[in-house]
Amino acid sequence: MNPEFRDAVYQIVAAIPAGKVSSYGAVARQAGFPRHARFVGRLMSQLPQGSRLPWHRVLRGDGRIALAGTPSGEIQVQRLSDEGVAVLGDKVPRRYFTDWSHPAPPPA
DNA sequence: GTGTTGACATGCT
DNA sequence: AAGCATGCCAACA
Repeated sequence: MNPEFRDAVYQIVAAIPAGKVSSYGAVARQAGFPRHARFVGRLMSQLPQGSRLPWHRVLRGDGRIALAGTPSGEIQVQRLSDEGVAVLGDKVPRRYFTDWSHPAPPPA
């Protein structure tokens, strides 16, 4: 896998704040590889168990948990819940997505 | 070199 | 809103 791509993805995923989520496609876009959503997933699948990367904050574009129903998916749901993210069934509401087009959100 | 395989996305019905 | 079809592109066999 292209190391440039890999490192960029790690950076971006690491930058997702707790309590928020992003999508594979969005991460790929931010990394500069717009058509590589699947490879973001591949990288996540290759992450070592002890990795501190918040891979659980990365969902499908429609807000569904990628590996819903599998052990990893359950862990992901649990960790998201711990961070205050509402997981309804196997989906997360769009309002939890990090808005990258809104870099400087004005304070309320 | 060819065909299959995905932690995905988008458009159409 | 939910399902189905197509596109994507590096890794593998």
